[in-house]
Amino acid sequence: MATIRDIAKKMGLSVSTVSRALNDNQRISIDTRKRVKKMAQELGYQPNYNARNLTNQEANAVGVVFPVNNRVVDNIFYVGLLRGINEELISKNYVLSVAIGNSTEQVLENVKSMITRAQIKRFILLYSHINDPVIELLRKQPVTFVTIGKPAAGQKWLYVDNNNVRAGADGTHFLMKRFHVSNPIFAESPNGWPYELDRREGYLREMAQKNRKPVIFAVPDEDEHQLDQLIKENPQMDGVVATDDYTGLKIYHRFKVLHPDKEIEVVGYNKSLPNELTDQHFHSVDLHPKEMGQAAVQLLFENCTETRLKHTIVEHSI
Amino acid sequence: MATIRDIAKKMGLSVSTVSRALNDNQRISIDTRKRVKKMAQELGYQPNYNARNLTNQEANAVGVVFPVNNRVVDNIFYVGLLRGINEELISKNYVLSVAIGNSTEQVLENVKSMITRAQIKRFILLYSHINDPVIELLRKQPVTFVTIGKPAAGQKWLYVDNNNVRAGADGTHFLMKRFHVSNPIFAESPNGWPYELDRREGYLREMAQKNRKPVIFAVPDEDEHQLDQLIKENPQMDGVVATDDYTGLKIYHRFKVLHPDKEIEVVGYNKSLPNELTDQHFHSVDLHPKEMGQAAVQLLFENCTETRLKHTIVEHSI
DNA sequence: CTGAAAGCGCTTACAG
DNA sequence: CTGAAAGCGCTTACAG
Repeated sequence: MATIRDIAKKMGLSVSTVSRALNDNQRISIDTRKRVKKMAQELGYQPNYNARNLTNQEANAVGVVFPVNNRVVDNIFYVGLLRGINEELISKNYVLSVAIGNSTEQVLENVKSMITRAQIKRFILLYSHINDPVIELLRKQPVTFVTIGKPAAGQKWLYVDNNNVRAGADGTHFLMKRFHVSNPIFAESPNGWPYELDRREGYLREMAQKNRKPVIFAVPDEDEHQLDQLIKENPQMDGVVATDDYTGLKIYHRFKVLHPDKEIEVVGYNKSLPNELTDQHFHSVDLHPKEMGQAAVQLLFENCTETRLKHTIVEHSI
Repeated sequence: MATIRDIAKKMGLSVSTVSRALNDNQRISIDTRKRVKKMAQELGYQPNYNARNLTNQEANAVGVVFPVNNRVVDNIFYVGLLRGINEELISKNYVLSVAIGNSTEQVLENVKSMITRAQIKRFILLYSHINDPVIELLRKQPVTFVTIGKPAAGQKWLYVDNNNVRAGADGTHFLMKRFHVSNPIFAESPNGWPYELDRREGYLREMAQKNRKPVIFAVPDEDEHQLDQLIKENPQMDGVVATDDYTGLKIYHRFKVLHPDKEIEVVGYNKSLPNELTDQHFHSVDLHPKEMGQAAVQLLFENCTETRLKHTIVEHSI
């Protein structure tokens, strides 16, 4: 592999000049810069990241942290985020390092090692939980981090999120406007995730504005019977806004079994189902994970002042 | 951060001795090794990976390459693999670097940069396609790589895979033995993926052995009508072996709509569906992605002779 | 069993 | 506008 020393020798320049030229240092004449770069190209020069990182006392890597426990459904979202993150990192000549484990301790050790041994100074967390030990750690260290999902009330750090209230309202509006649904119900998990609360709020607002009576289904994980009961108790329902695609699909199927000849329109979130499992009555709000990943990287590299912590809201679409 | 120089000073030893002691070099007395390690602990010494990598001319990182295009269903599998890979890497003090992109060129550039700039010498590919440019590249470079999935006939390299023929047979056997299914059909996608062919072969063998007439469904992506037709033409079917969970679930639902009061047992592969979408008649063969990831790392670090390329078969379970 | 020294390939303060 | 030199924190061949 050619090094800057090789370029220097070949051109009768010093190593320092070559280094500066390649880094576009103003102090080197434009002409020299051009010539050096051309020669670098010719020799197939590739910078040695390890050497650079050693001198810089900082790795050209972003640590991407996965949550310890996640629902199967979320994995699709994570891979979308990875795509966006890496696309943005490539153009910055940065590398994507993953921290993933089966216990909090494991992930915590992983992240610590990234900070102290690998000298990584920038992190993206694919989640945003309250009282998360990784977040606690990162706040104390001289590093920058961005979470996917907003912090709990009272907490403050860089994050990327969707506008879930609006996503809830838009999903509801979509069913009413496009498919003339009159009585959409709102279905959520029993877990009360922050994004669910927001989407529910959006649904409630939209229903209030249209003078319709809202109905909330808390869909149990296992108990099919209870779900059937809910469906039977609400003969008026002709649409479903579900906090995620899985919940939506589940209701859709039970509804079809109970009312084989009634039509119903469903909208879920995340585009997490393959075509094989859906049809033209099933819709999904795209939260654009790739764009969220890209936004996270951009946020991570903006040198924001500590006083005004920023965030980015990524648009959704149906 | 404490360095080996700090340890050396503090103990009145040379830097070389400390370095050797920490690396458990035989030439250093056991006593000195112990004392050095203790001091390292006390000072909170953490090795600087960048320095080490620079001297070693090799990064302590494994490049994990995602396929460019993948089905939504596969993402779940990938995250499982990542979990296994990283678990194994942590114990080796190695780091997981991801290459993921939206075009072959992008991924190829990413991998090239990992080799030449980051000096990564070990790779795991989460796929095994024929004529893949990344694989072509890696074969020419002085690096080691392992693929998830066996290479096409005639090709040879390190890989981890399941025994899909047996997985096909086992799935079939499972339905017949445990649920007294008499006429399971086999459902596959129109794509003819290698693992599908293997699972089908396993199904066929099992059916032949039990003297039953096999039936193959090629399930179209979109055309629900055609699927209904297939179900109607086979009134004898009381079980489904599906090459993946999605295909299985799709048939399950259509069957339920067409025959609301008939029972049917389904087995798919990959455990890619959340509990919310399945019930006690739906089963799935676990291919143990985490174990596959671990096996891949182990293979990657075995210094196998070039003449006898190895592979690992990970057991499945139902 | 231990040490002095060179070197890995960069960046950058200092000097001119 | 350019260069000589120091230094980042390790490992290892060479010497004793």
